[in-house]
Amino acid sequence: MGHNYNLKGIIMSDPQTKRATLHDVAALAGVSYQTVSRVINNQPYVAEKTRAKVLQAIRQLDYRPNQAAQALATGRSYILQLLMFDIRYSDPFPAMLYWARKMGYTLAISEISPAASKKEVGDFLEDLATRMVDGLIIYTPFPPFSYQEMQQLCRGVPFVLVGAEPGVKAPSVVFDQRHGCRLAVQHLLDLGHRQIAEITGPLAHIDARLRHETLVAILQAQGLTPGPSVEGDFEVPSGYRGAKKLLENGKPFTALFVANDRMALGALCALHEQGLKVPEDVSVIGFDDMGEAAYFTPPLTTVRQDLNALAQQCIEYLVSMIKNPDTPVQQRNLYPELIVRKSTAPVARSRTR
Amino acid sequence: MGHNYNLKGIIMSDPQTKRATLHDVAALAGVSYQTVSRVINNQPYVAEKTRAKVLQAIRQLDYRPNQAAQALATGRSYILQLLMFDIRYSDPFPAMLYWARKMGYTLAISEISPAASKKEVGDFLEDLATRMVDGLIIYTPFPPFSYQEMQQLCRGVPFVLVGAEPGVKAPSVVFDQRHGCRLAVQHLLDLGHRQIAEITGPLAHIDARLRHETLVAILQAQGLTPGPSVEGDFEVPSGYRGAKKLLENGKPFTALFVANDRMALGALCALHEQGLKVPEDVSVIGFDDMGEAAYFTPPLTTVRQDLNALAQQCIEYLVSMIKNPDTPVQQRNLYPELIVRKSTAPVARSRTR
DNA sequence: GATTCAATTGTGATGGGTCACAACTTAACT
DNA sequence: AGTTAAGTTGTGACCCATCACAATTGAATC
Repeated sequence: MGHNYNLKGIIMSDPQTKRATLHDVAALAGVSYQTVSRVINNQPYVAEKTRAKVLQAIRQLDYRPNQAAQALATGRSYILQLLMFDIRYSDPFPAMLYWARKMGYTLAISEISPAASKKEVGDFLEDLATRMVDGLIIYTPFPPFSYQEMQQLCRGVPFVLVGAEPGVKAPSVVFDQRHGCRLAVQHLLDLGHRQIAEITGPLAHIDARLRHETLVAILQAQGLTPGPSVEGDFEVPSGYRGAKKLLENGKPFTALFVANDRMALGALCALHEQGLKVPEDVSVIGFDDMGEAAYFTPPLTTVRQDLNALAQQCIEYLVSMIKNPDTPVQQRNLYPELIVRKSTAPVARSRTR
Repeated sequence: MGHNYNLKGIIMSDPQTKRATLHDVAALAGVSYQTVSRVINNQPYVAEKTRAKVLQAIRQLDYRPNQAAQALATGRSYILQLLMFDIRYSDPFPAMLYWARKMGYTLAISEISPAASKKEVGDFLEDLATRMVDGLIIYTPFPPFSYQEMQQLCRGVPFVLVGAEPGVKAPSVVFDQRHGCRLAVQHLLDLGHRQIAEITGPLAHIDARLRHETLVAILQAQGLTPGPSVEGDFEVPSGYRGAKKLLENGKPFTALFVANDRMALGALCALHEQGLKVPEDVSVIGFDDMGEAAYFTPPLTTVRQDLNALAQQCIEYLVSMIKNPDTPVQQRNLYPELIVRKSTAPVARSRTR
């Protein structure tokens, strides 16, 4: 026959056989390639009879449009890029993936060192542009650049910031840290705690800083002196070390506010080691509500951030920007929620450490 | 001037300005586009002087090759796809990402339901082929297909299986589950435990099944009767429920073998709730050595699987298959390692539960 | 029956590169 | 000086789609 497209539908396993193209389909269906293009893109102005013929040919040849070619021709790739400045905070991966796929996009993920220079980040974003990435989700709790600069570096590729400064004039989705923090502190105050120690996250991290500042502000507004405080890095071991340091320090506290659940785990471990009981001797409260938190010893009282909602908001916002460049720039807020478990209890009157 | 490429190096912020192309660079450097192509691909046969001129022009125009166009022309995309049949086992993400990038590839991640029909998976893989994905990492502990079928579905796109059946004749990287399991059981036996209960993973999961079978086999070889056993699903709550069930069951045991750390956390929680002390009353051993395990209450004795090594092996193997199709098909084994912490102790002679 | 308009289909150019091959230099060798 | 080979550069076709526009068809309107 000269052509071999008719074999493909049958000899599927032959790795030599090249994929069918638009032209192969057109030839088989006896129409022009443009008509085939219309069919696969669901465009109007194709007669029902023709459409059927083409679909039949497509099925017969097991044809699938080449997405690289489509990307080249249209400038759209249907790829979203998730850019993280620190892979350790990888919690939202699965949810992002889910929502990206749901909206018809593939998610590519990459990390860049938080210490990267402005130029390095610029180069990186440049590379993305050449991949024809449709949109970016930038998870940047350590804001290296202003919105202006970001805008410039992204070269017109729509992006959404996650965990950005509250009030920033950029497309972003954030959890209201102050709100979450207020819930936590109020909970401790309600239980009668007046001496509240703290293990903060890395203070260069926006969320960590906000949590810390809010805690201090609330306590001061109540006329209380903030308890001893140490800085952690959001990882488990730093929570362990932090708690130990606080205990050695000697300053008394009846409650411990830990800036995330991971560190809270480390803190619980240190507390147990020192023979202290939670919550009898010390109340501990975390932040995030990671899946494991409900099974800590004791189950952790914490502030939940709904990562699924975060991912959904991000992807939906991003996709709407992709589809309509006039989508208004805004910051979308999500509100954390207090989850009371067993690691907090009323302050013991008999003894205050 | 008629052309506008010379503006780009200067007015970087103009989003209207289109990217420079090969031809723009060629025009500016006064050479043919082919020569520019040679330069960006580091091919030989370009005079030093010419190369310098071209590089200068590239810099001036801030030119970057369009990767979609490259993919179309070469059939290579420099994208690797990580395909998971269950996103919950998302632990190796970060390491995979790291190694993919290190080898010059972007990593795209997608999930497909473990319940997906053969046809659905086929369609999915078909789509990947149209994306010109260079290689696949298929994380498929529930093997839906034979190697033959996989091969066929992937249509010549190289792939590496993770967590496949041991001994399978397919490119794969696996942890030697039997070895890891032996370490764990031997450890318990050495401590004097003879009544070993078990919380398994989902038995449809290859690794879970292997761990279970190995445990049973070793105990029987020792002339011991395997203790009570319940099936979990690798998630924390199922460990909690599992441990409760074992306790209610009434059959005595001095040690508890849990098929992964997450479930072990749940089990610890249940044990504490019942007033049992670990390791005094019951020894608990996990599997995986997730980052948090060292800070459980008590710190968990477990079998470490080095996810970083896994990712490295996968990506390196995959890339070598991409670069050389004659790379021999093999199964690469990684060996888990026993990490002794505080959740296991010699069996208490005074009382056996 | 001539005109108009919408529906349908096809053509040529374009997106931004790569590949195979041809052509031209230049230096080295007989 | 004539031949050879290597180094260097350029040309045309191709990868596989889309887009803008032109051409054709058919039915409806006047």
